[in-house]
Amino acid sequence: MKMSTVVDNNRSRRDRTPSAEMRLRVLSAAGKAFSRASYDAIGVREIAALAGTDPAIVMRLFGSKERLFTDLVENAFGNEEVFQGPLKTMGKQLAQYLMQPFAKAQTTEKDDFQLLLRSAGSLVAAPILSAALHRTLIEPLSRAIGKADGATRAALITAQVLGFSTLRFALGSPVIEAADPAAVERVLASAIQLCVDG
Amino acid sequence: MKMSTVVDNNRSRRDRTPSAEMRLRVLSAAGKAFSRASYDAIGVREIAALAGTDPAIVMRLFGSKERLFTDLVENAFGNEEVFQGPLKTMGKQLAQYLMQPFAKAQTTEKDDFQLLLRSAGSLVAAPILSAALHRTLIEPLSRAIGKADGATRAALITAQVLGFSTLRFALGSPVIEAADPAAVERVLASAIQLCVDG
DNA sequence: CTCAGTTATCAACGCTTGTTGATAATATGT
DNA sequence: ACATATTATCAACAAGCGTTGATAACTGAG
Repeated sequence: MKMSTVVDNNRSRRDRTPSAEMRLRVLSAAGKAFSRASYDAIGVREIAALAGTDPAIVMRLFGSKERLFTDLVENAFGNEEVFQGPLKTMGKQLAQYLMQPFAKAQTTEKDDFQLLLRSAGSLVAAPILSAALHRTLIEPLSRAIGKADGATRAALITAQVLGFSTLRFALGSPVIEAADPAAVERVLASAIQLCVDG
Repeated sequence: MKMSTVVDNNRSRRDRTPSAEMRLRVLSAAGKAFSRASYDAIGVREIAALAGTDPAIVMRLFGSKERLFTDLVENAFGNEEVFQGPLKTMGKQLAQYLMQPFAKAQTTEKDDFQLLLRSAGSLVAAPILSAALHRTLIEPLSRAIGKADGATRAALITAQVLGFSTLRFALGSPVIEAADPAAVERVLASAIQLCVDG
């Protein structure tokens, strides 16, 4: 099937991986890149270089930069395990997640929330992100909460996570970094929990 | 001093306003533009056209796009009157501000929070925004709260406003728009108020 | 071995970006 | 009225963008 035969011929010595594996490599590279800068600031060349391939390959695989971004985001926010836990402790769990060590959050391969906040201001990326966010996160969370105003609560919880992530990871707030982590976590947890059942 | 003498000569019939007035025109245009799209997506030509002038004028006046953005943001967040009121009703006041009619919020000349969230994901704009935000909003608010953890609380309040603005105005959340405004305002107000004195 | 069918490479396209220097137009001082 | 300083206009730069087509390299079947 894909027998990686590394033949050292006269000029082309790259590891020519077949399209299926390359697709994953490009998606991974794009996820990493878009988690660190906005849709408008990341170029196709940059993604291709990060995946160790050619810009044209990216175009062949996804058709356009916008469709690559769409494919990347399509199933992004569904599998964040912090939203799957019991509702009673969701505030605490999210607060812990948001106050994880700064360095760890910055070196992650791909962080869905950082991806979201980095491109939320882009006119091209915003509608794509909004659709995916509502379909894979807000609506399921809304059903989990169940109440009549479950959708509103789900949206407000998302807004809290989004706002805090932006302030901490995009704006690099010195106030957050200087503060007592336990104190931040406590206020944050109760503010979020209030949106779940307040 | 500036006697706007509109002379209709053979080719140049523009109203040549002196530099001081033009500076304000460009700053206003930039404020409007950056409130609707990210730093990376707005060009100097676009700002110049909105101000009814030449891109070169913008460069002469501010030196670079980055310095124009810095000058624009420098004293941005200080005069938001929603943060000046009494602490007891701050949650309610901010919730009302955030739930103002969608159309009104979108046609505003310059909205400081929209400007903030639109470019928070940009690598160039983020440090500039962060410095201005902390100096003109978070620190004064922290002093107003006064407690030992006032800075943390001020940051968390800002994060709430930022997150909700992003979800509503940048991502255009259909959930927020479909919800009962009074219900959203109520939960939002109490969640913010909890950060003030929780 | 040869032929077809994939897949990767490379150069280039047209366009936009931030920025600059030369030039034209105006206002000011004598 | 003339010289001078200040201001606006325009064309162009180099660099970067998303995107594409021609071409080379490799794989498998006959």
